[in-house]
Amino acid sequence: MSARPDSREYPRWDADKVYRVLCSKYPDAAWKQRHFRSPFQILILTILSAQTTDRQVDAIADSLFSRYPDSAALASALTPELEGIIHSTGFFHAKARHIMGASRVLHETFGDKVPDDMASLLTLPGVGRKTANIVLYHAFSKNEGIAVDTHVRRLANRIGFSSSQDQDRVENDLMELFPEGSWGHLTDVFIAHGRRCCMARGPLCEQCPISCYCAFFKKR
DNA sequence: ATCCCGAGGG
DNA sequence: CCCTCTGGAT
Repeated sequence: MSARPDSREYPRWDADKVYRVLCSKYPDAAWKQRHFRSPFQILILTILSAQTTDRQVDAIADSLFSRYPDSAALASALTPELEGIIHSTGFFHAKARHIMGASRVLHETFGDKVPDDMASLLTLPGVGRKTANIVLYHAFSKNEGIAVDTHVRRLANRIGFSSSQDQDRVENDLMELFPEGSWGHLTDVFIAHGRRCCMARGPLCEQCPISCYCAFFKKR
């Protein structure tokens, strides 16, 4: 079955303790967008956030949603105009296709309502497991999985929770290690740590509260 | 130069 | 597993 070593014989790290330590370090880790965005807006902004900073996406959010307030409007958008609005977030050709396609499916198949289950979300163009997990948790408070972005993957790789580069495998490795009800919040906490401490370059290992468990730290 | 709260395709 | 797609921030 699992190639994961038995934690009683190989106590390399204590997953539960790592999670608790990070929770106390980042009590405000929740992604702010969920506090005032609708499911539709969370979906679109999450698609747009691929390989971009959230600041760059926030910067164009108001002009995007005042021009296209719902999925019906976005489904019939003119590509050049839409691309002009989202241009600064990068990958704008693909992103315009994705959010228009997703809006069209929402309009024609889901009655202009964002579905709240994984299988339906994955039928939307531009929505993979990462985006679906973000929407499920932040728009519907559902813990169906862990959203694996570059921060979560890097953190999981470094500490030794997963050795895979594949998002789905990293997610499965993490889901085996952490209790089901924690997955949504765990995503936010891991991302917070990846951004503020366990950065790609120049990680702040000296002030990292879980470096004692970290395979990457021991090797440097 | 290198990375960013990725998806789709090979 | 790999690659490509893009602009902006650092």
